[in-house]
Amino acid sequence: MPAISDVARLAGVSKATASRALSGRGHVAEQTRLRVVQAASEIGYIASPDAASLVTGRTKNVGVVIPFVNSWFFGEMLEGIERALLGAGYDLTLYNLPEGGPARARVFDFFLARKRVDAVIVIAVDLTEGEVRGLERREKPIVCVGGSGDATARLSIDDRAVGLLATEHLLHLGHTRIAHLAGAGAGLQPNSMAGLRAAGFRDAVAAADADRMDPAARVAGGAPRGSATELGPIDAIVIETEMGMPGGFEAGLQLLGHPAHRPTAVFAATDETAFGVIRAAERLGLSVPRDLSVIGVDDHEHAALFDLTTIAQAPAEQGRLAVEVALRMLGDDARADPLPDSGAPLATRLVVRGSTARATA
Amino acid sequence: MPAISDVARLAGVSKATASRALSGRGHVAEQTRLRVVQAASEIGYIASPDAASLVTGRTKNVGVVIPFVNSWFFGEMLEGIERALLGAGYDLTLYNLPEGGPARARVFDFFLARKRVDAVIVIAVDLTEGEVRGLERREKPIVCVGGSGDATARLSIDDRAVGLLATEHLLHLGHTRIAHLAGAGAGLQPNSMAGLRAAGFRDAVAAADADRMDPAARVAGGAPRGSATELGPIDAIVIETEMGMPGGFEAGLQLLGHPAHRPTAVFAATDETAFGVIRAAERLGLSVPRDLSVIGVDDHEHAALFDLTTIAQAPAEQGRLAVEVALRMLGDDARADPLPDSGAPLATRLVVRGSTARATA
DNA sequence: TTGAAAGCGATACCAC
DNA sequence: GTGGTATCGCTTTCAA
Repeated sequence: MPAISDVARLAGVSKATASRALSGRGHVAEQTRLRVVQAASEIGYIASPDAASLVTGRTKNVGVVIPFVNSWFFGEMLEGIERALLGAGYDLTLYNLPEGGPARARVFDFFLARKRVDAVIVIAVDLTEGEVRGLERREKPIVCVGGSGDATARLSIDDRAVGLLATEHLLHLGHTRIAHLAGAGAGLQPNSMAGLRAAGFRDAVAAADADRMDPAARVAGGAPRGSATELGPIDAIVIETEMGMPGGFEAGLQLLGHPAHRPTAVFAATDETAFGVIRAAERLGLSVPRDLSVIGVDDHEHAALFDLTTIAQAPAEQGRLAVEVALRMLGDDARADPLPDSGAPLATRLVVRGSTARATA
Repeated sequence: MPAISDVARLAGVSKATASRALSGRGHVAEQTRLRVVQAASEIGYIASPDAASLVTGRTKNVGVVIPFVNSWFFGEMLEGIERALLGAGYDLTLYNLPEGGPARARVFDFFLARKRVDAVIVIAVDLTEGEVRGLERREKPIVCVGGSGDATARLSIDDRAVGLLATEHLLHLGHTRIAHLAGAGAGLQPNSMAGLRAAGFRDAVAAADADRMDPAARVAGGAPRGSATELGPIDAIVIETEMGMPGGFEAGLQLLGHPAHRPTAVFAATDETAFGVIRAAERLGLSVPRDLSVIGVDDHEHAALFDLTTIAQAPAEQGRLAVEVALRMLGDDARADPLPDSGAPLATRLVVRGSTARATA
């Protein structure tokens, strides 16, 4: 395996010059540069990243911590990250974090603590204070995407706004008996994705209730409301379930099983949940959107197939953005792009398809 | 950031001894070993993998080349690989290969050619001869999972047998009008996954045809058959489509749209394709399995939800196995396990659920 | 069993 | 511009 000294010898220059010529750092006469490059390709020289890292302290490698890979959303985001990293000449080292067991500690205390990655991108994982400190002590920039907790840089959509928007869409269509299929844990963790989307749902319902009241009373003190799942004039209910298709299916069967209390519209916390609901509705002989309107979140690759109205987010693009921020924190960014509005939530947009329709009188 | 010299000084030994004590290589008095370990943890010492790699030539890092991440199957396999690698103290560097453009060459000629990975696991990618040679020249073991082409080690299910088994299941249930939703390219690439499963389908149909003939004629020359899509007594048809849910849906609508030629059973090349078919059937008012039996391949996480009969394979387990083989090729395997039957196909099994039933007379 | 010293393969500082 | 040289942090002979 050829080393830089071989290149240097062949080109008739010193190692130092060869290094400069190949790395582009420092000035080298164009003529010698050509000779060196020529010599390098002649013997198939490729610099050893280890040796370079050792002296520069940079590895050109970014660690990515992610809870799952086997779902469309995370997979898509991972692809976005990978593409961006590869394009910038960086490697991506994957840490697929299992459920917080001893393996998690090992990842943070050993794998990420070593000098093998320049920065860490953390997807949908709530870092403990200790984990953050550990990385900061080693001066590794952290970019979080989704999740909560206070870390350095965080990219996130506004989940509360998403819940609000989705619910408003249903309300605007005239639905007054609506349900929200929230993610498991929405109640216990108000700041989780599930909790925030559910909060947005409740906000929208409360606002609608207020609109239905005497404007005077509205000014006086907002909408009176009952329990968290009974919000006055609008018949709203929140059901927690796993946010996958099976979760949506089961919750859907349960929710739609009794004709008496059946809602006319459902806001599912994710598209996959929505797919499950749609299947449940079909199974029960209900027609979407005639008997039931359904809206989800994500704009999953199969959303079009289910003709699902949804709040779109672009995971791959979010991944790309995370890389951009990370590289910028490393001061490695050659591009002159302005900073993305730091702290501003990531873009989402309502995509109206055929699964939502006006409430029938 | 503490270096090994700091540990050595604190423990009152030389760098050499400290290294031996911490790495476990070479003999060190138990007492001094304890002192060193103690000193190391005291100052939070973690060895620099770069420095170690530089001298040992080993990186404790494996590269994984994979075409997609955003699908359940590949994601699951990636998780299996990651878990196994992490457990063995290895890092996983991900190369999400895009569609064979210039990026592909860059991955093989630059990223993988450097001394950054000890071995490469290649998922469902057909390596060119040049790519294989390039890695071999650098003495990097290659383990392929799925895909075709001749590489060093290859783990793969027997796709032809899978096609055979799935089709036989339908035939045994008495179906005589059956269709195969093959993956795109099945016809053009007979050795691809799609091509092999389709071949298995044809084999099963041919065998069934033979059984329906006079035994004498059968000995004489096998089943006479028409075109590739018209296989005699058994009414069999092969349709190529994208192997996802949308592909299955579209093909399903087309296939099941005309009541006259409607098959009573479908063998879908993958579970996702099968999901699409099931939805198409439901959309057309057909009941599964009463009007249509459907069988898929994979045992996708949603297969149970669709009550889908399928040929199960275990991608995560396959990933784990790939790692085992790779580490063994690196001579790094501490376990005394016997070699897995080298070259033997990976396990698959028929999982019968409710989507397949006897053909109605 | 332990220590001294020679690299591994690059970069970067400092003269020239 | 270019060439020596120290250096990054570790492992590994070779002696003691």
